[in-house]
Amino acid sequence: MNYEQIEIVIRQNHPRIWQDLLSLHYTYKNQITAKTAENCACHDVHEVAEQVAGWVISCPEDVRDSFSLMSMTYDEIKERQRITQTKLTRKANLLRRNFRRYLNIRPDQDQFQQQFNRDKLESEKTYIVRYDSKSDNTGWTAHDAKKREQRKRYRINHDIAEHLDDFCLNFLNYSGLFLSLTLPSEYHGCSYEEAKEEISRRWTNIRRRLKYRNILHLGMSVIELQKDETPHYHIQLYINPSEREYVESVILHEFPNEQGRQYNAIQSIWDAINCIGYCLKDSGKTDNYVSFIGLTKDIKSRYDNVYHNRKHKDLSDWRISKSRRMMKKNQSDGQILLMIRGFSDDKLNSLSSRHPDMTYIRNDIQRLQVSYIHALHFGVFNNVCNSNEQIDTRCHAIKITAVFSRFYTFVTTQVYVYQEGILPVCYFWECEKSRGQPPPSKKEKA
DNA sequence: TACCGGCCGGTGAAGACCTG
DNA sequence: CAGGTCTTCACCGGCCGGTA
Repeated sequence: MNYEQIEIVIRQNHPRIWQDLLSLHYTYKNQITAKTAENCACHDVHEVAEQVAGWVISCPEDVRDSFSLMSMTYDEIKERQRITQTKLTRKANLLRRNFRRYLNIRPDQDQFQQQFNRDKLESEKTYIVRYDSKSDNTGWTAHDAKKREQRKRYRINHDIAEHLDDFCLNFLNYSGLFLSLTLPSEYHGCSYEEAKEEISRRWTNIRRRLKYRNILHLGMSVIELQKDETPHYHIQLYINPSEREYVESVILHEFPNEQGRQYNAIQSIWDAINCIGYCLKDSGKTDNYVSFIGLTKDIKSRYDNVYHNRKHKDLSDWRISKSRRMMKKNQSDGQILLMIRGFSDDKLNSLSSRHPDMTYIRNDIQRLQVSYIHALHFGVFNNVCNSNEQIDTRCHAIKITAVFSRFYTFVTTQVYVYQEGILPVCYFWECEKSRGQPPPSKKEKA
């Protein structure tokens, strides 16, 4: 059944609604009709018309008022934007999303939206920012630029997530949880904003309660849309194993609907790389938000700036160049996060400064790692293993080798990359890179 | 008093659009 | 092969009031 069949009835019985519906695109009108006929399982024209009218009345005001905006094609909307100097694309997309949610149709069934997206893509692909030198029709397009930006963002997220994983497992000895949090089914028919607000409120409450108890938790959270465009969370959370029970109880308290499928909702992380990849697979789409838990708010730009050797607020040039060299090795290394002061918890950040706060440091291995950071950063081993001896000495002093012989062989090769003057006596090491000015290049003159 | 949680303002991130 | 501007969104921390 399609709209034309019932239009006459609606026009006669509900002229007001008929007028409202005038501006709605015909594919939508047909979809409303088809959906309604299917739901009430009848083929009587009058009956269906009444149902459709009822549905329109039950629609929230803002959706009903925006039928015309929803129904504009991409070209029309561009024209409108040009005239009114406002940005409407996103607004229209959001309206259509809510409309789909009320009507309970999937985005891939929404032909109008699909066409809109295709038009937009086409427009981006044909806008050439810079032409090829050889040909007139090809070049660097707006679409290429957008893709590139997305790849860059993906890379940053992925790198930070790997470093964070390394830090939590190997430095803090925390264990990883993988959470998938969904809303109960009654939220699948409300507006997108409502669902979003609800799920984010619950998650905020969880974090606040953990914070209130001073439970350090780090990780990455990703908001994704389900098939029916209800948001849900994928979260990698790293916590102290001894607090796991409490954390789980808090989570289940906020998301009681996950009680039944508890073993799906909360899993241990075995393969972090896979897990990160899974979380980030859709990160290019709109309304996918990736954020890091327990890291500074500006961690993304911080990381990017350091990676490209640019200044960033409180980071000294020294720190930046050191961290950058660590990043260039392309392996997950949680100490990078310490070096760029990337944690929102100052106690962790202070580990890379001269007077570290040892709150989270429990064993000698961790103290050793802090020493190692100091060796990289200041060229000094602080003897944090045995504070009675109070030896802060430059690395190249020979007595260090004696005092720290327990682990010295372990770090020597690493230290040498940045530090001169280590005596090779008795210890195995090799020179990976020599410091020095590169020879002047000749081609500069030409 | 211990513990929550709603509200709000500031701020960084992301989206949208434009331009040779 | 970018880069600028403007707008909107999400999030965090702090304030504060409610409740056992």
